[in-house]
Amino acid sequence: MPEQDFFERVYLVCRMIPYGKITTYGDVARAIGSPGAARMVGWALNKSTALDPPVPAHRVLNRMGMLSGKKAFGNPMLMQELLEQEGHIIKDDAVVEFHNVLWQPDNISL
DNA sequence: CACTTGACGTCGT
DNA sequence: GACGACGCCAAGT
Repeated sequence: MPEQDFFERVYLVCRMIPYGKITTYGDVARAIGSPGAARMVGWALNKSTALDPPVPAHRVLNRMGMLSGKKAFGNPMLMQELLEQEGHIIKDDAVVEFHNVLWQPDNISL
């Protein structure tokens, strides 16, 4: 589906993230065919909080595994709570061994 | 209508 | 290897 909006693609990829796994903005941006547009991924996810069905934005972190957008969840602690709820360990606003649970988008039909 | 900012990442110094 | 600058695209001011 090449003619999907940038935001739509972001939402699509994010909804592909399996339970208990996380991905990065850069990987998502690269997966949708716009490498380097990681900022837009975050912008799209910010707007996605009020979407239906909701997008698991808490599973998307930056390259260093930090909870960069926790502020956008209304309650900054909500993102951490959600991640912990999925079995992740959060320390200093970052997922411990996040690289271990990192999930990268497979062949996405662009 | 032009400039700044924003859930980031990569390249150059 | 730390720090700075640019790029990405959209939205807010």
